[in-house]
Amino acid sequence: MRSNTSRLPTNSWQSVETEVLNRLRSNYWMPGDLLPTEAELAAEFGCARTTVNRALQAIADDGLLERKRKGGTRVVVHPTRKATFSIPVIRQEIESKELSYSYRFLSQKREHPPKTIRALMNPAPGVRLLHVKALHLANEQPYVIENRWIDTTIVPEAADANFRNTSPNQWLVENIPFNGGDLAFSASIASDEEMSVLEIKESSALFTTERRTRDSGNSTITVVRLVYAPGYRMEIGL
Amino acid sequence: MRSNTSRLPTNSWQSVETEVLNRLRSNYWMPGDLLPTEAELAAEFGCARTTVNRALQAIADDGLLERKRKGGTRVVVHPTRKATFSIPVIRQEIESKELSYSYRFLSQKREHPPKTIRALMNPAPGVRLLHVKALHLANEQPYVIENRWIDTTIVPEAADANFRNTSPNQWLVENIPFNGGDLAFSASIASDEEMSVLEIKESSALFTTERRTRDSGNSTITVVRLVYAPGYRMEIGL
DNA sequence: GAGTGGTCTAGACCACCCT
DNA sequence: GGGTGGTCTAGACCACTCC
Repeated sequence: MRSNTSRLPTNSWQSVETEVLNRLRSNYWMPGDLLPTEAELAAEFGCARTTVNRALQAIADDGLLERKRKGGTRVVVHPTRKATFSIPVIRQEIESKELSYSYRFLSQKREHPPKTIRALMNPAPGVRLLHVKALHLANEQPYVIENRWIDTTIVPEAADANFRNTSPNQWLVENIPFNGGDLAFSASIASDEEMSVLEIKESSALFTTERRTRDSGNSTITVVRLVYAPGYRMEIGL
Repeated sequence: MRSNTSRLPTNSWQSVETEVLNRLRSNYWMPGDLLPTEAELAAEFGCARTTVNRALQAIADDGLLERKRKGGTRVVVHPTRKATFSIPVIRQEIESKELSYSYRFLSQKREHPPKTIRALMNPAPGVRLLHVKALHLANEQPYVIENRWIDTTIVPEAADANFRNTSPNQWLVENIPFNGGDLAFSASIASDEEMSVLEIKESSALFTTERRTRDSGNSTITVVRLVYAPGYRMEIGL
């Protein structure tokens, strides 16, 4: 019995994938080139067409190949790298850094939204939205301010929620089914209120995210602005 | 001949996916629950197990299901939303906003890297790295500063490249095969040099990205810091 | 019109991992 | 040990799109 330290199952979809990737890396197929058909590749690799299909689809999902029904498979010219990262649930993010998590409720009101929020959420005219401010802390140090608007005509349950002990972030994750939305990152100078809440003395650059969450009917459920304490870095693996 | 406006192919991969998603949304299967086996679902939906497999894998890739070889398929408790976005090639990013792109070369030197860069790139001791600074403009307005270090022991071709007319960003995209790395976002106060290059008068908060690119052997090819003009927002669809 | 990828099927074997 | 997902196969039909 011989020990196979690095036996490659010649016909797994992953092996096809890596072989194709190698050929792309080595410019065996140049950007813009047309690859052989799935059938041809299957013959060459000695596997079923389905297997080749799976491999090529994976690579295409990564944005390196472009496939069309009759046009065949083509090497993308400017391979725009795609990064996929998970939107952190704040508590988990803090605890994953081995820091202790705590939460401080700041305020909760029903308000007529300012113009900027109306533009983002497009609520029914005249309605008041739930406006919650809270602070998340790591090791008792201010970590991020959560500034959230919720449309209670769309999520009536939220009207009865009490955010003194549970953060809106947590509550929504647990109570609202997944859905679409969008996300934006930016940098802003700390306002006076932010400086006070985050306990910083000098004017600082703060990393800021704005996230809008929609329900399945494309109505905006909630908009949240997260303003992080100075020095925060959002890190993403590729 | 009848016109089928909305015929659903009862046994398509996608139809299984949406049905499962519906059941998740409606809490038919609760978080933590175990789903029926693929075989059972296949029987229920009247399709092959392969089809169910494909659907469940897609959902699991989205982070809503967890699958284990013997443990079955389970509904994830805290579905961490995954966002995938493409890392912009600067020129394309600007032109996609219907702005005119232009490029201004700032400097190009071989330098001993400072400690911060050494920590990120871990180059061979004592070597000098290629250090390039450049500015990308949109409609003749400063848009982003590119501040890049390249290890020419790993990418010898870069040593001969001339970045007066071609940005390093562009050059690398076209000449270096894709690979891994990491990415970080942060906010920083504009330095004097940045204020001058970006033509801003008052101290501002600047959105900053740092990206490290590795080759297949896990050596760091290049580190780039992009400092965007005030007001920049990086937007991501979910 | 015809070639290519997209997908479904039925069956099979395997790898993993819980009990 | 045995059940579950992971994957491969061979064949088939379909849908899209280029020519």
